[in-house]
Amino acid sequence: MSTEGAKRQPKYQRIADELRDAIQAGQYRPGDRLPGENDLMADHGVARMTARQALGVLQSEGIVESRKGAGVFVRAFRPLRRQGIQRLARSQWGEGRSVWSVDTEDRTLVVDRVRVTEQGAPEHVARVLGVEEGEPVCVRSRRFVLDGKPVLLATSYLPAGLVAGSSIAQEDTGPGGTYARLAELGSEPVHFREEIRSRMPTAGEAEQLKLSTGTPVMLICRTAFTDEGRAVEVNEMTLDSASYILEYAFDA
Amino acid sequence: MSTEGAKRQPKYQRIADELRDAIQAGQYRPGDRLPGENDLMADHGVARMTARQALGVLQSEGIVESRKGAGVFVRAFRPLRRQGIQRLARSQWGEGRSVWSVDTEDRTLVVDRVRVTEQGAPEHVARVLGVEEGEPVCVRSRRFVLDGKPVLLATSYLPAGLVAGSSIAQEDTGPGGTYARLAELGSEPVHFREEIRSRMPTAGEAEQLKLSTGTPVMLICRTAFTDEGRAVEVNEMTLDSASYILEYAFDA
DNA sequence: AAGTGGTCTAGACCACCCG
DNA sequence: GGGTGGTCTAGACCACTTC
Repeated sequence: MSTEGAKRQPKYQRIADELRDAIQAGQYRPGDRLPGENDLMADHGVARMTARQALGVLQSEGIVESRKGAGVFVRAFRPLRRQGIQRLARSQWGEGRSVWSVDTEDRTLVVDRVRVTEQGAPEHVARVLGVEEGEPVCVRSRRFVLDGKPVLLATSYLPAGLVAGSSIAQEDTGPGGTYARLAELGSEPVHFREEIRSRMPTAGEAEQLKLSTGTPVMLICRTAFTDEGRAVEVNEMTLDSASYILEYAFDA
Repeated sequence: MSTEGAKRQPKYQRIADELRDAIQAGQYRPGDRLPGENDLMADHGVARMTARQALGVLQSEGIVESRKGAGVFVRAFRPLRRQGIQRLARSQWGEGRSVWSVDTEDRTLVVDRVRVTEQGAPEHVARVLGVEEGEPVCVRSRRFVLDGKPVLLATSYLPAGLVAGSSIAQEDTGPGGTYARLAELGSEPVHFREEIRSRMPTAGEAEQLKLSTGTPVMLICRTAFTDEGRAVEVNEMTLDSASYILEYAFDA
């Protein structure tokens, strides 16, 4: 056999560690190609599956990305910054600018695949909106794309009775967006709650967001309340975690 | 786009889908054992590695957890709720209760492995605190454990000159914690910014938080400012995403 | 056409957990 | 002790990308 000393760790881990260190040390920069499976087999005298496993480790850590037929490449991290509180200040959406245009920071975030339907409220949405399960709600789904890469899926739910006949039920909600329309309907949202969690994406999410393996999603569920404390919208968002930093600024 | 045959999918994906559906349908409940590698080989007539790959898919999705020598089990999700804004209201830390006790919600969150040192400010911290890189800062590291399971790592940085001689440089900061001491020093934090991102854990993070594969971490970086807008603390937190939901409530 | 990663087989030995 | 997952080998064919 080979030398005994270094057997404390699995081979694939040692190979992965070596590559990770090289990346951290700057020997490979974002976008660079790493040694492929064949290179690792030759360099380390190891079987195919073992080299593969080593690359799999880095891939599932999200620091590396494989492209079929091309190679394995170092990933970059260049996120957007999403201002959780300022974005919802009245001054932002009262002035005809889209809520979302605040996001962009000079890159262009475009909306894509808008779909507006009416359907029965799912259980968890019904509970938050304070309606019966299955009661009709207006469902607005959109996807947002940045420089050709989808970064955000958003689905909002509003009581169907509340928005009937308004442009909220249309694809284009007009200047100021949904919240300006709600205000005109006498249900101005003034209080918000955002709940955030993170997990690995489902297959469907990974496909819609074109996520590479090893990239989690962040989930934001925002509930909008009127001044009477009535919930008028639930907005469920799914964010590519490699594309976003969330920011909340507030006073003690 | 007719889906003829549907055999375009790899075997391991079909097996993974089948198991996932069964879990979603409630055939396997949290804590239950799934069919193992040998079962899948027999049931589907595939090789070891293929059955393994199928289970690997579910594992990296975080919905399943393998225990060496025992089997593969369905994971549960029972998170804590962390109130991002109310937790920092003066009423919370002015009254002698720890900032963190607000988290617990009747389960017990205990602090563990406190370490307080003085060292040179890392670059990104120095930039935020507005000091020179390498200037001495007080570094407070803690780990928080819930029911025996570590859920949160926190490291905060404060200018060494500011906190010298106060109990902030001790392991026990006394009633009201760091922020109450800062207030006594004339640097009461009144404004906060929290930045949130998510990614897969490093090997070290996975070990310290005892994370099972397929679990991302959430990173919160909080900066605390005085009323003059001077940054007095940077707190970097690493959260087990399977243990936390973050909540921010605010007004338009 | 050559090279790459993606899938798959059929064996093997090990460390670990449980009854 | 028997079963489980963890690691590893040595082959194979395929789809895809790049030149």
